[in-house]
Amino acid sequence: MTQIKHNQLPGKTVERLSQYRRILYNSIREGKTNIYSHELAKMMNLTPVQVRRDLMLIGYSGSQSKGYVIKDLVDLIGRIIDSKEGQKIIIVGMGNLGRAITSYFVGKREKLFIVAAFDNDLQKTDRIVAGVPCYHVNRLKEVIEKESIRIAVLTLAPEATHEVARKLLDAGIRGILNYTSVPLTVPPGIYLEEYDIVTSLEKLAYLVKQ
Amino acid sequence: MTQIKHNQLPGKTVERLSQYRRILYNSIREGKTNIYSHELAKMMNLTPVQVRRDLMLIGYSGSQSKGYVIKDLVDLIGRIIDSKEGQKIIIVGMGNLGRAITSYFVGKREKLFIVAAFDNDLQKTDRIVAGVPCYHVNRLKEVIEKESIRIAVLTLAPEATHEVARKLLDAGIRGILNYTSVPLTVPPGIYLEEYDIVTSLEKLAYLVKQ
DNA sequence: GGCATATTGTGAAATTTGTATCAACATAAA
DNA sequence: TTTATGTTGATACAAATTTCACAATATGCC
Ligand SMILES: NC(=O)c1ccc[n+]([C@@H]2O[C@H](COP(=O)([O-])OP(=O)(O)OC[C@H]3O[C@@H](n4cnc5c(N)ncnc54)[C@H](O)[C@@H]3O)[C@@H](O)[C@H]2O)c1
Ligand SMILES: NC(=O)c1ccc[n+]([C@@H]2O[C@H](COP(=O)([O-])OP(=O)(O)OC[C@H]3O[C@@H](n4cnc5c(N)ncnc54)[C@H](O)[C@@H]3O)[C@@H](O)[C@H]2O)c1
Repeated sequence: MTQIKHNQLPGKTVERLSQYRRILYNSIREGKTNIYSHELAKMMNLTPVQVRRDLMLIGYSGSQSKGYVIKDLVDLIGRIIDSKEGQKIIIVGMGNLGRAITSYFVGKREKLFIVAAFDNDLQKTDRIVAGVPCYHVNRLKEVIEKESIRIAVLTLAPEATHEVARKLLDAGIRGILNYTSVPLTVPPGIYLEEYDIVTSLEKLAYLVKQ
Repeated sequence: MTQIKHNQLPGKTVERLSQYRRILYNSIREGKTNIYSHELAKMMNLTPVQVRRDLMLIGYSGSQSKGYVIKDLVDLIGRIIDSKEGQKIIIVGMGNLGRAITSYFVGKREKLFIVAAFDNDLQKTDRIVAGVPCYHVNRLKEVIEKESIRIAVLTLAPEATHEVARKLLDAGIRGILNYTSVPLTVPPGIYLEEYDIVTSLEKLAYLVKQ
């Protein structure tokens, strides 16, 4: 009778749920129907306890004999992470990284759609790039509002980052994934994820050095 | 008299040190010589206390009147993160992502060098790609050993991930940055960082949905 | 000088995140 | 039926990380 309460899941748990699902998709493809916490844990470099704890938080129960039913678990994770209608995403900056991400991502998830890209280079605008229509940045607000887009990925030249971020928020974007080397600050209620490969490499270099 | 002990810095602190330095480079470029904890904090979406705590951990002291001396701080972070001789890095998989990362990274840091890339596509091997020599993967061990390389970035097609990872470890790689969608497991003493854009986007989608 | 203000450095508390342990239960074999 | 084995779910515990609170101190202004 445990109530499913996924209102305030820990951030780390949300990330792991996404990764559980990625692995479970593969398991389904291999014909598996059930999985034990220790199997999932091994594939993710975690302890079985942590897996069970995450699943407990989302209110999913397995059986002692068969473990977890993969299909049900995938569905539940979907109900927690995905929104029913799906979420639309835009890419801003269709250079090397923007194109790599777009072509990698397209069709990857049922409920996440990259619906448009933007650039200020006329060579790239008003055509299909990496499978997605690419508009001129001065049409950001127009497209975002018309399509009710709430998530944006920033892969543009660093100089314009702040200005573009401001315009995105103004147009109604609620979540930003920032890959530029310029850190952003966003008001409360807006979600921001940042990632820089240099940080990852410097961390590795520090660890390896020890 | 506080002893500088940067033997076992928290992982999160190491990441932030890298980011502090990135910001401080910009501040230097803008002509700033000193900075207060609250200024640095604002630029990184942190609290001033956290900044001071991190700097305390690396044994750096500022002054109440002028804050921190940017140049000194950058130098100290360098002494902690960088190794004196520098670290060599290889890229395995010179597709869209591999090339984007390589051309972005080359020349970015004084003490980190992407010295080689590898692929199994004969169209890409035995030539310079994105400014770096690209070899056939069957020469991994040879090059890694000859050049004493300890860090590898994985941007190859997912199928070959496990096999390549095994070969990397066999050849002496100590740190892996894995961008493929296949999670890895590594033995103790080997450092692993993984990143997947899908996880970041799904986390954002979850947050935005709330 | 004396006072108001601003900043750093840090012990201690709070929070977040991960781990160990174990009762309860299901299964299969003796 | 009884026992051995293995798994889940949950509570208690531990570790990592962040935040609070405030002493100490430098500066500028009256
Ligand atoms: N986070 C990471 O790990 C990582 C890795 C590589 C690159 N990067 C960053 O990602 C960004 C893009 O890198 P890249 O290698 O693709 O560079 P790139 O030069 O290939 O692409 C930049 C693109 O942005 C476009 N652009 C410039 N100004 C714009 C504006 N005002 N509005 C819209 N588009 C604009 C350019 O026309 C170009 O197409 C850079 O900021 C770079 O620092 C991050
Ligand atoms: N982490 C992320 O955010 C992210 C984003 C995009 C792509 N990816 C992943 O990165 C990888 C590369 O993506 P991409 O878009 O560049 O794909 P891509 O197809 O453009 O590049 C893959 C490259 O790997 C090479 N390759 C294949 N087998 C190899 C082997 N055994 N040894 C060496 N090289 C080999 C191919 O020749 C090709 O050049 C994929 O695994 C993809 O899933 C991750």
